[in-house]
Amino acid sequence: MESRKGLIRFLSDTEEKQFLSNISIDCVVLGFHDGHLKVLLLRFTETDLYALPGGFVRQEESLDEAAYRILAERTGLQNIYLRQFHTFGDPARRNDATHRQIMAVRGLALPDSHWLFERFISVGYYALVDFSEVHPKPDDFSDAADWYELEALPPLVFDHNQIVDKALSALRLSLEYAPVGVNLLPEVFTMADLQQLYETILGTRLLRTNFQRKMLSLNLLERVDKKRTGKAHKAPYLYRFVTRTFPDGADSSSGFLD
Amino acid sequence: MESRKGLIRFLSDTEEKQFLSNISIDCVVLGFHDGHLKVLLLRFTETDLYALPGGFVRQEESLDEAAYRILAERTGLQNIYLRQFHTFGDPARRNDATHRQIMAVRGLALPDSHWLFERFISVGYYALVDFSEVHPKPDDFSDAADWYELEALPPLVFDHNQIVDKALSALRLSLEYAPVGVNLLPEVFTMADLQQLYETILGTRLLRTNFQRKMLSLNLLERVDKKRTGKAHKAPYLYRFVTRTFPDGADSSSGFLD
DNA sequence: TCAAAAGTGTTACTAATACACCCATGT
DNA sequence: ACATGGGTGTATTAGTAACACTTTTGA
Repeated sequence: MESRKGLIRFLSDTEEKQFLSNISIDCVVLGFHDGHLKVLLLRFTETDLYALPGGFVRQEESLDEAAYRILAERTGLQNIYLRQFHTFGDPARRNDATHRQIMAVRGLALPDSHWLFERFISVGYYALVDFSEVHPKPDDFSDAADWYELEALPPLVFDHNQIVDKALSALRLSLEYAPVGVNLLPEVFTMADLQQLYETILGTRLLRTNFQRKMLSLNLLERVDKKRTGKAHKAPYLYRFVTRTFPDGADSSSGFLD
Repeated sequence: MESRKGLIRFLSDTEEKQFLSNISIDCVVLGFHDGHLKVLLLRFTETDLYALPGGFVRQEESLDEAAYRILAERTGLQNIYLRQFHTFGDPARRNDATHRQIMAVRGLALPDSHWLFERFISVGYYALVDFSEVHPKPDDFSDAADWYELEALPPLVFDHNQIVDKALSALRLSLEYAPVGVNLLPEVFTMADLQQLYETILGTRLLRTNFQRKMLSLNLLERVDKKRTGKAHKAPYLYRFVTRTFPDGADSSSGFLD
């Protein structure tokens, strides 16, 4: 979308309806860095309003396709593990003042009847990304796309803080039966990295020695090589997931349980 | 809704919009009887079209409220354990021919532009009910509301068979950390009843003796009294769940994990 | 008193936990 | 050589699985 012109076209409701009414998608993009889970937030241009990257569903695309497109359009991220986790439908979850503020900054005064002020149901997706590989870029609505620590998020617009909470719950649950590390860690990593990730997601401490055995017993990891860290101790092995699962385009119908 | 007149009002789109656009709700109502999981299906009047009880979301109600209202309106069921499990958004999930057939029977020829022929996202809820206590009644769209065995469902309209499959998956998962028996069994039941329920949901056989110990060790069950069955064997104890959990109105924000 | 189903006990095995010990490396 | 963190071994405990045994009931 090329800046202001694109913005206006996006918002027009005189031309043929391009989006489904009353439905939005919000993505909780999670990364892992420095022992912390991070969430990707957009800041709306010239405001102090932070939001999850979200958007609307085109007439011809599925929810999953929409989620991928929205994430790409709004952050530049592509080929990412995305999973639908919950749909948020509180009638009071949005407030118009926020939208007006966002638009006012761009010099756009929308009429009260504009579709943007209707009620929206939002389908929540969470995304897991390799923090080190990803370089989000803000779109025309935003002047910043940055990572924030999950434990210390700023207040977000609408019910986005709740959406993040729910996403984390879903992630914790999935940790029990899916190798989420594949998506949150670089191609190769140390056992300590993996353990730190698990501890962060679960919010508990784990015993180093037993964690190692447990992980290796799952036959998901393959030992690669020794790392020379230049640190004054034994260099750890590097590992890689053997099942390069969830490459992309994971249809939600092949969800958790199938 | 009182028969044809209500039907016409329901379908009118000239008066102020009563429902959110492009959004529907479908409920997979599960009961347990005779060692089988049953699904409640509606048959549309004078057709052989079977469907899950579903409907649309009013402007002012939340998704959860809508699900409860829809279930009550379409089947008479109230005060039921309902849980959102997935949102279905394939653009091809509906087909208009089905809708036209349903309407044609009632002598209603809707214009192509009617909102019923737009694309719909459907939020799936599953409900767990005590089969013995529940007496579903069909509404004005349907001439039958009956139970069908989960393993032998007739072909359903749209993607409703897939919705049922996904509901079952979600139920299986929840069995691991929630006492779903509370909702699917009568107030009191025998250990054999409970075991049969678990075996049916999980699709596996369990060892009677170990199942009993496991269940009792969870401290969820309270022994009530002996049943005099008149059978030629020891009468089983009756049990009751001590935590009468999930009475009703369970907000989805207090979902699985909170 | 016998068959059928409910309930308890016992043992073997497997997995989770906790911690002791050994290994490699750069200062 | 030793401090530091990585990796393995092992004892203890808890949990599962399998099956033998006892109890209650009506025919």
